[in-house]
Amino acid sequence: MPEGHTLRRLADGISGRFAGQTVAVSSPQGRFADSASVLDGTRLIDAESWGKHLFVAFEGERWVHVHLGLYGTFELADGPAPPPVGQVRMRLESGNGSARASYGDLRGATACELLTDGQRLAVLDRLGPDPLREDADPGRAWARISRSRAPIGALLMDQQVLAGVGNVYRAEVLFRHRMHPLRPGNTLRRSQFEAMWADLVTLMAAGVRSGRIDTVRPEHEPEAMGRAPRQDDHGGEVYVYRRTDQACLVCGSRVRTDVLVGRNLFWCPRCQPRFRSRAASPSR
DNA sequence: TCATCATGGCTAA
DNA sequence: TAGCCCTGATGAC
Repeated sequence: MPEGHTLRRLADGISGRFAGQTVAVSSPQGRFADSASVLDGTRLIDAESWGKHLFVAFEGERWVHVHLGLYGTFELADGPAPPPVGQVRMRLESGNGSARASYGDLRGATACELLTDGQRLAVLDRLGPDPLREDADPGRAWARISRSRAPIGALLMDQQVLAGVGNVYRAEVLFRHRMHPLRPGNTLRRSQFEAMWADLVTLMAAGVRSGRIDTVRPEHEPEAMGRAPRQDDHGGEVYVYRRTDQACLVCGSRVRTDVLVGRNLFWCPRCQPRFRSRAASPSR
């Protein structure tokens, strides 16, 4: 269930279990079999994430590039690997069945492919800055946003503009900054973008630590408001994401939803008022 | 038990 | 814009 924080956790989990070790690589499902046989028995160097992309480095300048897509999973666990269940595209195993063994099973991924250094760089070339990376340059994202008439709600999801933000962080960061999702990128002030970027850095880093997406401020947490905690598949406390028709935690208005470039969008009509440019007619 | 939907994104058309 | 990847949670029967 992947936004950028999920991929960072995976990269850290893979590095922690396998970095520096000789690993068994297989493809019980078969679709990665040829590449797996090339990597099998070689040394895994480490793993890193950039946005929603995961790169696992092996000796010999080989990279496994993984993109989980909408419903891919990469399950990491300690102990000897059990018989594979379901369609396991790629399995990593270390420790050869010993007490210190670990394994990882990849299922349902959009991408699982073996890349050279150059091919990896070509993937990175298409990605904007990732708020979770210390080497990120938010100025690159601002250059795109400030020149675009596309809605900020679409730009935040565009991985070429900003890498790692998905539908949840998109909805939540717009709410926290009281910004309507359809506001054109080129009407934002730089200070507004910089505040949202800084917020994403903080929120996503918290997501890496906790493994879930929590975006509500302390005064809006369930205990503070005397309300039931959220119970669904990702479990985090949020303001608007998938809260259609429920009361806004801040103003009580009904949360609205719509579809923008094929994805569900959520916002509070009162907390995130429609942007009116100075050129707009006062009659509408 | 079955149908639907989802925190993505590529590709063909 | 639709299909696809082919998982897994959820809710309707």
